Amino acid sequence: MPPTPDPTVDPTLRGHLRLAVARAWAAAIASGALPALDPAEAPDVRVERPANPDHGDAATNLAMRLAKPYRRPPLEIARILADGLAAEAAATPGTTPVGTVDVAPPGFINVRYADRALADAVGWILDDPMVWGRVPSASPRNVNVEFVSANPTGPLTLGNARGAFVGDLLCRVLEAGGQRVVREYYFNDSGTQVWKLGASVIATRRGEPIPDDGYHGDYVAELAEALPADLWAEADAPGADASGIVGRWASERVRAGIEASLEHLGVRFDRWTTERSLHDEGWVERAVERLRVAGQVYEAEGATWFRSTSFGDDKDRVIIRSNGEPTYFASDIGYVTEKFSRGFDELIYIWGQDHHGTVARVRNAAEAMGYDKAAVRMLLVAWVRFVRDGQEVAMSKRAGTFITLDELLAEIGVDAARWFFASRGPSSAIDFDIELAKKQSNENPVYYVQYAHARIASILRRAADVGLVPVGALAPTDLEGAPEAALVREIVRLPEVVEDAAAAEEAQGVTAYATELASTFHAFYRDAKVVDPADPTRSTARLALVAATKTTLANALGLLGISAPEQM
RNA sequence: GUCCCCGUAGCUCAGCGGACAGAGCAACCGCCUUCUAAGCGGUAGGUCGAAGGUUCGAACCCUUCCGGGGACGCCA
Repeated sequence: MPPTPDPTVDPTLRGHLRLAVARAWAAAIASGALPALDPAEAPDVRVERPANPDHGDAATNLAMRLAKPYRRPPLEIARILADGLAAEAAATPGTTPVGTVDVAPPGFINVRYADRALADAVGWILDDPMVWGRVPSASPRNVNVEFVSANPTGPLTLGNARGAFVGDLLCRVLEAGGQRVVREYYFNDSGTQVWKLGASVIATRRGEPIPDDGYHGDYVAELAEALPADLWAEADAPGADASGIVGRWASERVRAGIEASLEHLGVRFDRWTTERSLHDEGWVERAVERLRVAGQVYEAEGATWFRSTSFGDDKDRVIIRSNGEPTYFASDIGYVTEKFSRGFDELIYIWGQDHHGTVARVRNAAEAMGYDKAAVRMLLVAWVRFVRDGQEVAMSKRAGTFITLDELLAEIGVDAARWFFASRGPSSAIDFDIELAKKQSNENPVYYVQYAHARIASILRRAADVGLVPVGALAPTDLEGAPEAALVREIVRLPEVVEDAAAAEEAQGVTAYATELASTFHAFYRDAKVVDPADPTRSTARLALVAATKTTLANALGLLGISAPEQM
């Protein structure tokens, strides 16, 4: 007898159905209805949601995939498997989500979930709302996600900001999918650019023109203004590295500002790592040594090279320049060893599209150092083009022409901004018109979803006023009405959506789902009166369903870092 | 020249091997003595850049081409 489905093992009905299908298949083999199959030829069992609800709640294409190895018509195989599913559902109804089963050409097996299974799922939500939408992983990994990593030479721009949205979303989705995640920010606080920032601040302070290759934004003037007297005295002394001293001070101040901006967005990093520390702590040296031991390093033309060509690169790469200065690539490989030394199973980098050229070489170096290349992955984020009135606006931190993250958040708010980026794929190029975004922020679908949540909160308040309380558990018969049937099928999907999002490492599915759930709820609201003192039995059952919907909406929004207001 | 990403409804974008291609906005028509109209219902709108191929089945996979963006440093 199959075990009763356990939501702490797998909260998805889809997963339970997959097991049921596998059992039906095994049973068919055991009974001789179907022959055993060489495991190499055996397809995996897949369950998906039909686009057309008339086809049921879930479908499997297993019969079609078995047609070839079995050399039998898919419909025939489907019939056998469907009979098995139906037989189990009749014999032990509590162990399978299957309600009714149909077979449809060319060989789909369509399943409609049992009300009992749906009611149980609502029970899980009511019992433990906090974990609803979190999916345990069969193999939890320690994942390091490095993102943003903008050097602290100016405020975060919208260009950098996309990485912040994408990276944080990825982390949230991975966490919901059962992975352990560390958010990491990498930056350089002692390089040429920081020196130039210092020079720009000094020039402003002295009332001199800023060098052409310096930084020109308004924030430079603010820094010059805020420069502490004692630091300025130190820097202004004869023989002092004025730009270095002021630059380090300015960059730390800028970095703190970036941290505050990210905090405002709801992104908090677990760790900030400087490029300098990788050198100071010997990680770069050790990485180079590792490569040397592996025989992948050589000296030529006064420089030290990584034999990148042995890994398919079109040319070897310099690690230490002929002037003795390590390249940026040197820091990259040092960082890889440093990260792995902290016990991560996987390193994910969120990089701008423009870094794609460096992807292969860092991964190659990781492989050369003896790490699993597959555990080092870069997710490239497409550029955001900024347009105003249809014309592209060039953004330059040095020229001081940019829109900052703070400005965006001030204009359209965190929720609308998060939704905007969450609903778009990281690799899709975005044309962003700030004026349009401002105008459209009122029509942002996020409010549609939040409104559904607020509406439910209002219903629950109203119910409490008249003394109606949601029931603690639903009976299958509570779901027989058409509005209930539609709504429950939608709310029960959250863990599946999360599972898919975690697998795809993208959050768009969650925004699409939240919209659909909100839409289904709004229809429910139209068709089903919830608070009705004249019919307390039906009322309290509907209240439970609606409360479960509220939890589901809140958790979906929470996964996106978006608030779920009690009223609007 | 090599490599990467993108090309789906008027606009912004989902869908990325399944059963009639979706949403939001924009357009048009209707719905508030009723739990929040930031809502609901309906109409209209697409040869999924093009052509071949693989598959029982392709917007989705492969090839080529066209169009847009980006990368190819002893830059960071």
